[in-house]
Amino acid sequence: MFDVFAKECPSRQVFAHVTGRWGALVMGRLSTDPHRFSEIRRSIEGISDRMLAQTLRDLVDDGLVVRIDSGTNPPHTVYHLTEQGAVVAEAVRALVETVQSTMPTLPAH
Amino acid sequence: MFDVFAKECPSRQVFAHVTGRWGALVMGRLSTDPHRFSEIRRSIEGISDRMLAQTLRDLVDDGLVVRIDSGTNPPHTVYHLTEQGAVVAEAVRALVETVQSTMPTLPAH
DNA sequence: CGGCATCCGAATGGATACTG
DNA sequence: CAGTATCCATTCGGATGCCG
Repeated sequence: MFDVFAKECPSRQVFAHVTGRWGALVMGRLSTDPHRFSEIRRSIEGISDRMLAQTLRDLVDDGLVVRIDSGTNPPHTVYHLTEQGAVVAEAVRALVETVQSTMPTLPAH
Repeated sequence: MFDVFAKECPSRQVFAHVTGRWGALVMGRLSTDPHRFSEIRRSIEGISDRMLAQTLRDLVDDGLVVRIDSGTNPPHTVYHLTEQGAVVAEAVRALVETVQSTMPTLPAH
């Protein structure tokens, strides 16, 4: 079956996108609600246009996120999770909360 | 409180290590059992000595992993999770399984 | 507003050789 | 065995400018 520890397994790429530097944060953000490009950009401190666009494209290609472009001018594009994306995002959100709640007991940085 | 979406929050660094390209796989591997350096290296296809050493050092510094060096020759070093690391690793393991079980319903790559 | 194209420095990361 | 050191290629990713 699928094994993220295997180099050529397709799940490895999806896992890499989901756990990537920005992927996890984007999934975590979308886990609660659909959001516009600029909303996501503002809510994730430090991400650039370029990286957000690239990250979203990867997730759309993976089938975890849907891009809805109204086609109007000015543009109005909304991103939301697919059914499968919602399941994955829920696991990401759990990880986010676990890390955050574990922080107080970790040695200071 | 701690917020992984905030740029300067310490939790952001820990989250980055845990969700990094190799960090997530290392945590996932250690989630079941303690392992030696070479065992981890073999079990994660594609990782190099250099990246494994660096990844483990980050996780040790974060307080999620403990390094036990027997000091003998030949060396015998075992890595295992701290109490907090076990909690985080469990969330990582859940994410790994979620991604793997979701794969069959995703568009092919 | 939501991108894409280009440039370019910084960081990532593999290969190899070496050590206790 | 468990790393470290060095070198080098690839990728990351910010800045800027442009477009509909």
